[in-house]
Amino acid sequence: MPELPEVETTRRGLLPHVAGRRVANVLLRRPDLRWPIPREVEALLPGQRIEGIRRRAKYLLLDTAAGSALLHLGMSGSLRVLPGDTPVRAHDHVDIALDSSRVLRFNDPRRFGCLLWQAPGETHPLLAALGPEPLSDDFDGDLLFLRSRGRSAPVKTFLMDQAVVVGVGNIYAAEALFMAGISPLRAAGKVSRGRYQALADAVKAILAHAIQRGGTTLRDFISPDGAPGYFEQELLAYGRGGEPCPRCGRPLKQAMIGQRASVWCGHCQR
DNA sequence: CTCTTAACCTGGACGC
DNA sequence: TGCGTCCAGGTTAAGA
Repeated sequence: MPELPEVETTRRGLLPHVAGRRVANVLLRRPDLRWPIPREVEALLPGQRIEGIRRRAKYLLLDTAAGSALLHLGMSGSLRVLPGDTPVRAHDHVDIALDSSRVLRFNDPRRFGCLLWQAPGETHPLLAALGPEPLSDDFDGDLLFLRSRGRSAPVKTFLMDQAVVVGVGNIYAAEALFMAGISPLRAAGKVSRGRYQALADAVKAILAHAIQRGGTTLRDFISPDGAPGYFEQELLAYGRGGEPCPRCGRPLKQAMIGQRASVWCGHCQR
C-alpha cells in the first residue's frame, strides 16, 4: 500500500495526537507481524512520553527517551488514532494506548509490516543501508547517474531500489518515469545524465504533490483520521494499461518488470 | 557486487 | 453460490 507520500501523510496525521502524549499501555494481539515484535516494545514503551514522530524512507519512528518504536506499514498496513473504546476489527494487531484515552491502532491484513525497536543513539540494521531521502538535497540526477553506471537492470527496478533512493514504490516509479519520458525497460546504466536530472526532478515533484494531496488511496489506504488520499485521480500511468496515453493518445503498454506490474507509453517514453 | 526469483500473507476480482 | 486462479501500494533471503 504505502509509498513515501502515504507514510508521510500518516506521520502528519498522527503527530498532533501523539506528540507529547504518554503511553498508557501496549497491547499486542499477536506476537509477530513480518518479524517477532521485540520485548522492548512491551517492556519499555509503557510510561514513556512520545517526543515526536520521524519518518525515514517508508519507516516511522515513535521517539521516546527509552528508545524508538520502528514501524513499517508493508503493503497493507495502516495506523489510526481512535477513541480508546473503539471495537476491534479483523487484523487490528497492535494497540498503543495513550494518556489521552485514545489509542494508536495498527491494522495490517497481510502482515508484511513490522514493529521493531531502536535503542537510543543506535541505527537499526534495516535503516543502515538506505539511500538518501528523495525530497532532500542529497538526492539529485547526478546521484542517479553515478550510481547507475554499469548496471543492467531496468531503470524502473533501479529507481525502486531503496539503497539507491528511498520512498519510491511501484506507483510513483511509474509516474516519475512517465513524466520524465524514460522507458521503464531501459537499462539503468544506459540512461544519460541529463535524463536522470529530469527523472530526479520528476520524483521530487510527484512525491511532493502526492503528499500535498494526502497520498494515493487505491484500495484501502487511510490517513490516521480516516480520510482517504486524493492523488489517485491524478495518476497518469499507473493502473491505466490499455488506456490512451495522456500525452499522445496511443494505448499505454502494460507488462511485468522486475515482477511488478508496469505501465508506460511506448511512444513518449524511450 | 549485481541480478533474478521465490517467499512472506490475506482479500478481492474474475472466470468457469 | 462456490471454487480455483491471479493479482495487489513492500521487502528480504537465497542462489546464480
